[in-house]
Amino acid sequence: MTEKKLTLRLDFHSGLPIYTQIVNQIQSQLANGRLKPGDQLPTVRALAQELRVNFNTVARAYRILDEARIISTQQGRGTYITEIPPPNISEKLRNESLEALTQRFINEAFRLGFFEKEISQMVRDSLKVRKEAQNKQKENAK
Amino acid sequence: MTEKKLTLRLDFHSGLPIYTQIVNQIQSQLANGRLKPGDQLPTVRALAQELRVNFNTVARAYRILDEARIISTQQGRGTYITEIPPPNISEKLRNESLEALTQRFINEAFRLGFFEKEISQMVRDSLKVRKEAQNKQKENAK
DNA sequence: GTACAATGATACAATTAGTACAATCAGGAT
DNA sequence: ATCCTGATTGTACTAATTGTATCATTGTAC
Repeated sequence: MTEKKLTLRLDFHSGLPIYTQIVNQIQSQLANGRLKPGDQLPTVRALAQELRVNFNTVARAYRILDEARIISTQQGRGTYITEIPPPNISEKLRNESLEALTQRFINEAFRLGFFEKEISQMVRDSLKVRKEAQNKQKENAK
Repeated sequence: MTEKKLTLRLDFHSGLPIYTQIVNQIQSQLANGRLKPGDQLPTVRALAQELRVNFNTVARAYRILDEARIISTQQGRGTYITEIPPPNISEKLRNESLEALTQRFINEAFRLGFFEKEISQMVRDSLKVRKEAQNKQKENAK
């Protein structure tokens, strides 16, 4: 029915545990609207098969999300996105989510052979460019 | 999966430490294409058994290669050749690749509702933590 | 014989997989 | 309706497989 395909892409060499990758990707799909409150997630077994992973690994990811009240897992029924979720996600969780995202980015950059200086410089530049673009938008809006 | 046989030939009388020989041979197999980025190496125990050597000796070799960013060892999962940009890609291309990665990261962070200050602060913190962890590793390695 | 580097032994931690179980629901038989 | 039965769901606990940390032993150079 309301079952989503939920196409996740795992990187088995990234250094991030699989269950963490699943948690992160579901969170971001919720953030960007690909998943909405009330949506049913695939069953632990279905998602596990699709990702070629043991279903307990998926169950672990679901448990973490459940404890964060982002999803609601119900034995014998299935797993659903919580109806009234992230507005009340705590500051701690919010911070952890950014931290995880940043870790992923930095690990990837190092894995690709970049150095600390290059990375921080590029982040500064990119943020600056983005900011300028926004300012320009505002000026035009006048 | 993509596990290679990785036939190494040790010389126990050469005077070169075993772990050094392992390091050298893996490096040269990477250089001549027998090993490619993304390949999974044998587990420390498997390779140790094959070479009739203690697995800590293999682990030591792996640690050296890991610190040199040639391989990536992941507790509970295995050891992989890191995916580095081909050495022949131009500086420009290299830069663009980091830029693209950074853009993705920043876009994602903004989508998740974080602000510029939070993002740059988190990047600084994460880089700092990583640096300190590495320094600690080096000290221990002495 | 002392010092130091190399190797080995042992115990540990993180991640993922295996197995058995419990809750829920759908369908039919009575 | 009520009860069974089987399928499907998530849960709990355990085992297996991985790399890590620490200290002991060995062997060689001085």
